[in-house]
Amino acid sequence: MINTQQLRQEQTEKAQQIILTDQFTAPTYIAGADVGFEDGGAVTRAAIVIMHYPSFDILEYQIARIPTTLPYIPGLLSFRECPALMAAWQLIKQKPSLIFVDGQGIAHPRRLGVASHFGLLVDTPTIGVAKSRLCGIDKSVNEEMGSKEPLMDKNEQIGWIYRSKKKCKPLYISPGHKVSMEGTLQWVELCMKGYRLPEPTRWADGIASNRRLFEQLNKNKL
DNA sequence: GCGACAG
DNA sequence: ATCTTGTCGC
Repeated sequence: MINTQQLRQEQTEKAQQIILTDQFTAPTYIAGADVGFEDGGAVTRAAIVIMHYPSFDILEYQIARIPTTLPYIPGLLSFRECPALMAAWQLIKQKPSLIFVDGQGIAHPRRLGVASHFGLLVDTPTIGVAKSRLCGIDKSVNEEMGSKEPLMDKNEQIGWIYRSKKKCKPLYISPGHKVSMEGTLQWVELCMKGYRLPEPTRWADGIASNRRLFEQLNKNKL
């Protein structure tokens, strides 16, 4: 039996520890982290990719597989994915100075999305890059690439709605841990290379999805 | 009470 | 998230 009440309470308390200031200098190594599932959801697979900035050369990537412990419950995603992310993190040899996590940062009902939660666990700056909205007012964004609107919730900014590419659904980015609201937008912009997703997230996404396409692309890039 | 709801 | 080929649109 899952005590969701208790988990929500735990998030509320941990959220108090999230730092929203840039506690790092220009990163040399940036990581992308994402999670996928196998066996109909029975196995959770986490992938972390380490890239050099600004060349975006892939230095290392690790994949961890562990049994899935919780079902997907909106708002409690971090409890489902962090165990696998931690497993992948322990396999990584080159620790990054900034991590792009697939999912929300503080743009969360209790201000502790998976990006914030994971950043807190590994004590590393993180940015949440989500492909859809969890909470906050879904304002429409200008069609032009690079356009953005503050993502507001309860009268405060919790992130940005960012048009990373024309004719594509906008991204919902938010500070995870130790990154400011401005730094969040800045780093995402610096990591864009013409695709909807910033490089770290794009590669972590491809590897976590286990696409042979990416496995092939890896050969060319490594 | 009703609708919304990261991956 | 995942099951999955071709296909319509820019």
